[in-house]
Amino acid sequence: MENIKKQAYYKVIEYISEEVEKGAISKGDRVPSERDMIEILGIGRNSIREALKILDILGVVERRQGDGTYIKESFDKWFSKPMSVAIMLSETNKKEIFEFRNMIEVEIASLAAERITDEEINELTECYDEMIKIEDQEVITEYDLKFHSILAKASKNIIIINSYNAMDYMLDLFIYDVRVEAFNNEGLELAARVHDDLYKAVVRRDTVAAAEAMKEHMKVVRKYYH
Amino acid sequence: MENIKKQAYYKVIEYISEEVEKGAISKGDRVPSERDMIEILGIGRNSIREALKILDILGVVERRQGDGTYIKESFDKWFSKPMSVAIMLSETNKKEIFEFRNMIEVEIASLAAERITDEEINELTECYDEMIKIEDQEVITEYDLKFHSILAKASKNIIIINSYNAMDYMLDLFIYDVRVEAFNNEGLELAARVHDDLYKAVVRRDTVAAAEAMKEHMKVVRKYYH
DNA sequence: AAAACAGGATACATGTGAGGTCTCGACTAG
DNA sequence: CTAGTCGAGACCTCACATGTATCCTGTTTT
Repeated sequence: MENIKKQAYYKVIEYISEEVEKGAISKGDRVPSERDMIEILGIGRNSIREALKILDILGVVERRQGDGTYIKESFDKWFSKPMSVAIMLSETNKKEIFEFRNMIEVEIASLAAERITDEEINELTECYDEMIKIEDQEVITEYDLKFHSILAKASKNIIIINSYNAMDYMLDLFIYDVRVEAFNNEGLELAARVHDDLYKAVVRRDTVAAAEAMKEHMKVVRKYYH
Repeated sequence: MENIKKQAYYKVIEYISEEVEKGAISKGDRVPSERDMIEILGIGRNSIREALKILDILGVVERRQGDGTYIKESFDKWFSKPMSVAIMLSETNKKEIFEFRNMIEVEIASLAAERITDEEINELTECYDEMIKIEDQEVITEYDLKFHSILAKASKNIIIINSYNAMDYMLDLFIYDVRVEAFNNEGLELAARVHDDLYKAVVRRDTVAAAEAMKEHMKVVRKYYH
């Protein structure tokens, strides 16, 4: 911990977090350009770029070539890119990802049932009602994703939300087709079958039933993570 | 996902992961110097440095000025630093961390009971036997940590191990004194009380009982995450 | 005389800075 | 609506600073 404070790039991280804390920069705002920061911080552009790259990877800022560097609006995708790098460098397999997903989703179901707001219930209901009517495989996959995403948000635990998003990102990177494959094999009514009990349990705020329903859901999709 | 593959630094990550996969570079080995990689990969040194900096932050490599860049021995602390940055930038509280810990630990108990090797059982037994004899609060905290760490390893799921380590890192950074406080209030026999059933269940490879025992354990320590 | 040690020169690694070209995107003048 | 301009990040090259390991050499020790 001591050593990193001496490094040049750390000045940039310090500078940005201070400005955010002071309120001088808010979410969505643009930070000074790399060339401006040379003047402000008195360090070379390489070091600035290294720091910004790290903040980019961590999901703190977003860099757009030809435009600028912006503070991210949402702080719920911290682990996604680090995790993708991690996955690349290890021998992680689908089974491990499924175990992780199973753990996260069951906890999310329970927490969501406890903490979901009326607004979120409406959102969930709308999503569910649409989903079970859809006949297009592409679209139903999106709604499936959205359904789970709403639940994740409803858990109100930022660490768990981050973990969920990271897991989702992994799926997208390496085995994004699990959902497609599942709908292919079992038909589109699969969506209703696996989400019905879950939806009802969450809406009536029954944490135990929600967790159980999610476990059942995971059992059904388990075979597609082989 | 598309965007990151285009970026120059990605080539370095790809290169290193390939070399590791081929066995050309192993854990503890030195990777080619930055200047050598210029030749090998045909990209500028800045981009190489950005990539290495990221791998450094993620805990994949270790860089030593004047010496070189080495692959880290252990690949199980990917999320620790990213997570610590995340925690600092958000309003994460102890309750959220506890919920996360609870989720991870229960899953670990179950998986560990299923997959623990004879060697790991010996390690766990040694740790447990020592722990319940210790009368020094400092030392017992270490053994407590070690006990949980062995279980985490025994889960054999690299994503979950990483999550566990990240959680542990958070505790160490921000609320490391939960264990100290618990032993202070409840005495050192707390260690035996909360780990006894857990230990026995894991040793006889009873996944359900192990998970239940861990839930009980978490109930006991819950009050120290307030 | 041979072995062991100390110290310095050196080669090479990362750390940092300066400045350039290229490409992309937003903005604006027409 | 469109073309041109401007400023941003992406990337590269070169130069120098700084830290570390290693080897060479001279000296000391056995």
